[in-house]
Amino acid sequence: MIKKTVGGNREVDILKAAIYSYINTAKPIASQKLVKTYKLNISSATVRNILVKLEKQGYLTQPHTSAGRIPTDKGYRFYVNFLLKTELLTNEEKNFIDDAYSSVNYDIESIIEETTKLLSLITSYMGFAELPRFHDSGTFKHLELIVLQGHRIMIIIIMRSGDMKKKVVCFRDEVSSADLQRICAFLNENLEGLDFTHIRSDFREIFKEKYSYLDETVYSCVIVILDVILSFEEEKKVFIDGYEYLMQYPEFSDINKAQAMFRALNTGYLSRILNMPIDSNKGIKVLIGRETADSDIEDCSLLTIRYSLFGSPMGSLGIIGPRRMTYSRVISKLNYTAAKLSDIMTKLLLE
Amino acid sequence: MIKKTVGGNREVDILKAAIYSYINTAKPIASQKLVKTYKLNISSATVRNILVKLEKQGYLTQPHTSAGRIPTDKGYRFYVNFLLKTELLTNEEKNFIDDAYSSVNYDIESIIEETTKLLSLITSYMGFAELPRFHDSGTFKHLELIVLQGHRIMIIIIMRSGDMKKKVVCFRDEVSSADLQRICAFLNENLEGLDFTHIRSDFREIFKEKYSYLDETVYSCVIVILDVILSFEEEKKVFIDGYEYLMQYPEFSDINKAQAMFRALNTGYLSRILNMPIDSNKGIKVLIGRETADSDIEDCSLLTIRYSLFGSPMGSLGIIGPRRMTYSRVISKLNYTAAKLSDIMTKLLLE
DNA sequence: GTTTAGCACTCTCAGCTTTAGAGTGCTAAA
DNA sequence: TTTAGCACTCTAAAGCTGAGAGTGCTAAAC
Repeated sequence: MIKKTVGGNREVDILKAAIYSYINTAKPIASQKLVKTYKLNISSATVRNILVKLEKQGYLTQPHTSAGRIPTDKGYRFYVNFLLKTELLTNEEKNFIDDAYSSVNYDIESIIEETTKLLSLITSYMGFAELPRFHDSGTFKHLELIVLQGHRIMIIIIMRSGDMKKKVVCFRDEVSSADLQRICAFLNENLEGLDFTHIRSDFREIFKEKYSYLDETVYSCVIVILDVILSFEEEKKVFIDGYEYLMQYPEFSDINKAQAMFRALNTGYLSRILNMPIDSNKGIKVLIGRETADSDIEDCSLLTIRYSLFGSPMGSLGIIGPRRMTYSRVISKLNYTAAKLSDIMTKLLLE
Repeated sequence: MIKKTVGGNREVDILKAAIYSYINTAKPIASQKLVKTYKLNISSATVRNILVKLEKQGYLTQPHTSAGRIPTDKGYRFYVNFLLKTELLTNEEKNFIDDAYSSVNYDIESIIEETTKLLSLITSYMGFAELPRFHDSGTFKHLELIVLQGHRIMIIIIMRSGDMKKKVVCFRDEVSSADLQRICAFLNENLEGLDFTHIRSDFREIFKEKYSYLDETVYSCVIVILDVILSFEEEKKVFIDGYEYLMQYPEFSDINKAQAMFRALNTGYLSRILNMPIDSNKGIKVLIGRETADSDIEDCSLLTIRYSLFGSPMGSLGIIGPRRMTYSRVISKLNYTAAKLSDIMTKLLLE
C-alpha cells in the first residue's frame, strides 16, 4: 500500500491520474502531460521524482527508457481496489439494458444468450454468461423418456422454469417399453413440484428404502434417471459473444495475441475460471493480467459477477477485455445487468 | 472458357499450375518458377506470353507491374469448375472423421455442434452447420404446454428424433388451465407419429372443418399451437466454430479484414446464404470471393453441402476460408463428412 | 507462325541513415 | 523539498539505397 505523504496523498493522485490516462489513451503518460492534463500544481520534475518512486514500488513501468509510464498489474490492482469511484449509469444506459430484457421471451437459454450479446454491446468487450445452476430453486416439472436404438434411452427433463435438458443413457439390461412408461408416469407423478434438494434428500432416499423390492432392472433404471436429473445441478454451459469487439483495441493488433486469446477461450478457460470459488464478497471479481493464470490471456482482464434467483447465486456473467479497461464503467454496467438479470429470472420462475 | 491450342491445352495447364502454386504458397507465381517447378518444356518467355493472354482473359492478375501472377475470382472459378481433380481421402482421414462421430450421443443439436468442431479441425478453416429442417421426415412425438405468467404459454414440442423446440406464445384471451390440459391431451393423442406434411395438410384442415363448433378461444388456441409446430419446419440455427483458425492465414493478418469477417458472420450472413436456394446439382456449392455478395468477406470463399435424412436434404454444413483455399481437399472432406452425418442422422431417426 | 534469348525497365522489400521530438534522469540552485 | 535547466536516450517516421525478382518487348532462331 502506498504511504500517504503529509499534506495530501499526492502520490496516489498521480498514480490514479497515470492509470486513468493510460486506460483512455493506451499511450504511456509523460510527466509533463500529467501536470497539464490534471492541472497538478507542481512541476513536471517533481512528478518525475514521484513517478520514479511509484515505479520502484512496482505500480508503474516504462516500455522503454525514454518513454512515459504505463500501469503494471499491481498498479491496476491498486486502482481497482482502492481508487475506483462508483460511476452511476445514465438513464439512457439503464433504459438500454432494460429494453434489451423487455422483449426477451421466457426461455432461460435464450435469456442468457441475449445477456452475452447485451454485455458485449454495452461494454465493447467480450461478454459471457453461464446457464443457471439450480441449487434449490430449480423445480421439477416433467420427465419424458424416449426409446432410441438399442438400449439407449433419451431422458428429457423439463423444469418448471421452462428450462430443459436432455441426456441419452444406455442401461446395461434392456428395459421393456411398458416398464419405461410405468417408470416415467411414476416419476412424473411423484417428482412434480419438487426441487433438487427434495429430490436428492427426500425422494431418492425414501425410494431406495421403500422400493428395494422392485425388479433389479427397473429399480436401477429409476436410480439412474434420478441421478441424471440431479446431475443437471452441476452442469454449466458458458455462452460467449463479441469476438469482433476485442480486435479494435491496439493491444490485439498483434494477430498472435488475438489468436492466443481465442484459443484459450475455446479450450474451456472460462469454465475453469467460473468453477473456481468466488472469495470476494464485493460482488464483482476482477482478474487482472497475469492474475488470469493463463499466459494466453495475460493481456486481458476478466470481470465476473453472480446473478441470482430468489437472492441466492445461480450463475456468473462477465466480460473479458484488454487489461487497460474502463473498470469503473464496466463494473457499474455489470452490476446493473446482473441485478436486472436476477430480477428477470426470478420473476420468470414465479409462475 | 479458355480456347485449347492445337497440340494440347498448355494454357489450361499453366493456369492450373499457377493457381495450384498460389494456393499452396500464397505468393504470386513467376514465369520462371512455373517452368522449373512444373517441369514445363518451354521457356519462361513463352510462359510469359501465355500469362499475358490469361491475364487479358481475366483469369489472372498482378498485384503490381513487376510481380508474378495471382488468380482472380474468375480464375478460381474456372479452376473449381473444370480443373479440380477429386482427391481421395486417406484411411487416416476417414477414420478421424468416423471416430469423431463414434462417441457422439443421440442429441441432434450436439451432433451438429460437434460437426462444426470437426469441420474446422479437419480443414483448418471455419466450420459451420445448421440444424436440420424436418421437411417431411420430422415426426411429432410429444407436446407439452406450460403456463407461465400472464397469458403466456410455453409450447414445448418433442420430435421422435429427440430433437425439441420451445416457444412462448401469448393468447389474446386467457385459456383456462383445464382447457389447456384438454387441448394438450387431444393434440398428443392425434399428432403422435405424424410428420409435418400430414399435420399441415391432413390434420390441420380436418380439424378446421370438424371442430369449428368449438369454443372460439379453444379453437384458435389449437390453431396457434399447430402453426407453431409447423413453423419449426422453417426455423434454422447455424453453429459456427473455428474463429481461431482463420487468423493464421496471411490474408487475415490485416486485423481490419479479420474484424470485418467476424462482423459479417455475427450479423447473420450465414443464415442469409443458407436460405438461398441451391442451384448447383453437384452437391457442393462454392462461392468464391465477390460471389459471396458481401464486401466484408470478399477475401473468403464459402463451401456448402447439404446433408440429408432418408435421402432428402435436411440442412447444410460447410466451411469458410480464405479465397486461396485447398479446394480439392476441402471438397473431399466436406463430401465425406456430409455423407457420414447423413448416415448418423438417418440411423438416429430409425428408432 | 511460334518460340526463345537477351535485355532494359519497373517495382518491391529490407536495411540503413537521418531527423524530429518526446521524455527522461541528473544536477545544481532556489 | 521543489524546480529549472540540460544532456542524454529512445522511438517513430521519412527518405534513401541496392539487391533482386519479375516483367514486357524486340529481334533472331526454329
